[in-house]
Amino acid sequence: MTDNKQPTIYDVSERVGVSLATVSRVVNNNGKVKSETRQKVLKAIKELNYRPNAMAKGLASSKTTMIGMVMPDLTDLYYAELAQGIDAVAKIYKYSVTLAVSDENPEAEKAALNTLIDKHVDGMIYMGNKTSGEMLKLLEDSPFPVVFAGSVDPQGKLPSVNINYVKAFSQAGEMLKKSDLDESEVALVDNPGEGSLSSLRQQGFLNAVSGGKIYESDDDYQAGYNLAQHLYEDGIKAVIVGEDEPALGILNYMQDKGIKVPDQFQIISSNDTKLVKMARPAISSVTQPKFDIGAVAMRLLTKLMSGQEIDDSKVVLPHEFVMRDTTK
Amino acid sequence: MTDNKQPTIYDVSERVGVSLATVSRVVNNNGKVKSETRQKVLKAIKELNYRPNAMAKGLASSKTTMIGMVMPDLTDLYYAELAQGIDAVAKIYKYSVTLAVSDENPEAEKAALNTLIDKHVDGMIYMGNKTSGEMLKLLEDSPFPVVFAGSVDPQGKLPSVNINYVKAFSQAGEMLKKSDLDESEVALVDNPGEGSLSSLRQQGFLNAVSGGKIYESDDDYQAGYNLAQHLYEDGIKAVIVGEDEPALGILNYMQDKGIKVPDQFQIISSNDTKLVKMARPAISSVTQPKFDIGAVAMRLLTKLMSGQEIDDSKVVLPHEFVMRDTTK
DNA sequence: TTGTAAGCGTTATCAT
DNA sequence: ATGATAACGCTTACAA
Repeated sequence: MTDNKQPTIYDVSERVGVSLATVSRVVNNNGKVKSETRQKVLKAIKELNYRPNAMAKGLASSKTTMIGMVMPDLTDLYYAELAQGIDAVAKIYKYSVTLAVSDENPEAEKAALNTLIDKHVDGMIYMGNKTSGEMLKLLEDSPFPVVFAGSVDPQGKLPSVNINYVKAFSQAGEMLKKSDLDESEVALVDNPGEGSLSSLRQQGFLNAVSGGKIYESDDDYQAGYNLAQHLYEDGIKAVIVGEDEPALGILNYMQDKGIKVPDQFQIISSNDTKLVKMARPAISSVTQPKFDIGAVAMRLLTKLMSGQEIDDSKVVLPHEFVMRDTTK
Repeated sequence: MTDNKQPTIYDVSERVGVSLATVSRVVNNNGKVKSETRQKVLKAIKELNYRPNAMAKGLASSKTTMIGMVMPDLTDLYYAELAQGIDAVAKIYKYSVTLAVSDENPEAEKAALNTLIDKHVDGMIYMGNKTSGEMLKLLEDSPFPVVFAGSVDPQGKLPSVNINYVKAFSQAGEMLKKSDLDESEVALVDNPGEGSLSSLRQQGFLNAVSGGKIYESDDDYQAGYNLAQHLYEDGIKAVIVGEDEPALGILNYMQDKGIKVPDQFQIISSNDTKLVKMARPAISSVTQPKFDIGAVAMRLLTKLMSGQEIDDSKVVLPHEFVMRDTTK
């Protein structure tokens, strides 16, 4: 840690003998500057190791080249993979990203939004699927564009990037029905909450398995593990699970109890994170282009931030399935 | 997205009929203000919904209340858990965190540092264990304080928060020796690279198992899986692994090949992330207070940022062990 | 092509 | 206890 004061644009202009405006022009590559003076300025910049002060720039131009990224949980691999896509595209467009962990908690989300407003970020990517009505309203009224990534806006007003959850869960249901199970033996395990993601999943599931049961589970491993006993006792023979951690919990319960997977119990999960690939037996899953969801969302946001009009602001990316060893 | 211009401190002062200075005083709670006028100002602030512009504030005060967090990989649960601790303490002290994903890549790290310098963050937390000498130098010369979290500075100049890796790996070695293995049957699997974290681990391991072998493996699952075959062919019967993903890879290889764990092969991992708890058999591991490492690092940073002198800037937190089902 | 100067929204130093 | 006013470092009309 050293304390030499950074040189300013003024130092550069003085050294070269031109005005501030000229230096600004070459730094930002706009306006006409004679090639010769440009060279001189560039040289001075290098010599002084001048770097524009982002705050001053922001104040003057009201652009910060920062975006906010609200994320429910840093250790949720689904969101982490989305974030990788977001980060990659942000890098390309030179945006830096301010992280706001929300814990899916309405108060924390509001606080995060307020901070981002105060910091004058140019836009934000929102991830989360338990969005309160109040939050939704705040997001709509935000002073900068907001894009939902891997998260659905129940009112459909905000731009978003997702897969077709209804279709995915319907297909998953069909797959399970093939193995000669009674519909009452097939269940959907999903997280509770008002989030409409979960309602889309349910809708898709019931399209295919109208007589299927629906169980609620929190998003964590232990919740799945605990629920598994009830599942088994209720005579369920196959489940589609909305999140990978509870899917793993269910799998491990079955294994710990000596129940054979997939012979006696089948599982399809839906996020296809590292977790399900590393499980033994490896868990079958819907596959989502997670990196791309994040990347496309960020790309969309850059367009919005530059004031471009968007033709279709609800983008739906294709999903697939990988059947591994928890299905017959 | 709405576009009403935010009210400024000027609007507030005008409405109340006081000067800018007075408003600034009540907003920042410093300087003397008559209780009566303070109330009036507060009222106007509420009515106008005034919020200080962080950029202007930053420009004027040269404090941004932002910190940078450089992180090698968003999907590495070890760093994600450190980040949780960092984030939690940052929230308490009202810092917002700018995320910089480094991919353990020297160029990306340099770029990240430069961005953070341009943005004038007040400090930064650095995570990463393949830090180049050049980067180290840049970090030392940075205009703001830097704290290493779960990452060691080979030159020991920068503040850091860690566990005692030498001791931990030495103890792990002792534990494995107890089960009547020849030293040549015990190995350390660690990632390559100049990072000194890995050299501390090796040092600890060799303290306990002087005749032990050392294998190099990348940090990912597949690398561990691939290495496992060699391990087995070489007659290794027990390993200590530097990262959880390769540990899981090794475990799964053994399982896929019908090699009994822990009877024929024992594994101790070292980060104790979700991954190893969810594995079957659950993997024995060193346990690190990951959240606390992040939290303490951030707390240390706040002290540094406020100019406090630090008595001991190399903090070492206690580690333990959880012996689960991959050790006898 | 280049320069001048008025902001941008705060903080902070002096006065009063 | 409060007010003027000069920074902070840059962008951006408007002039020249």
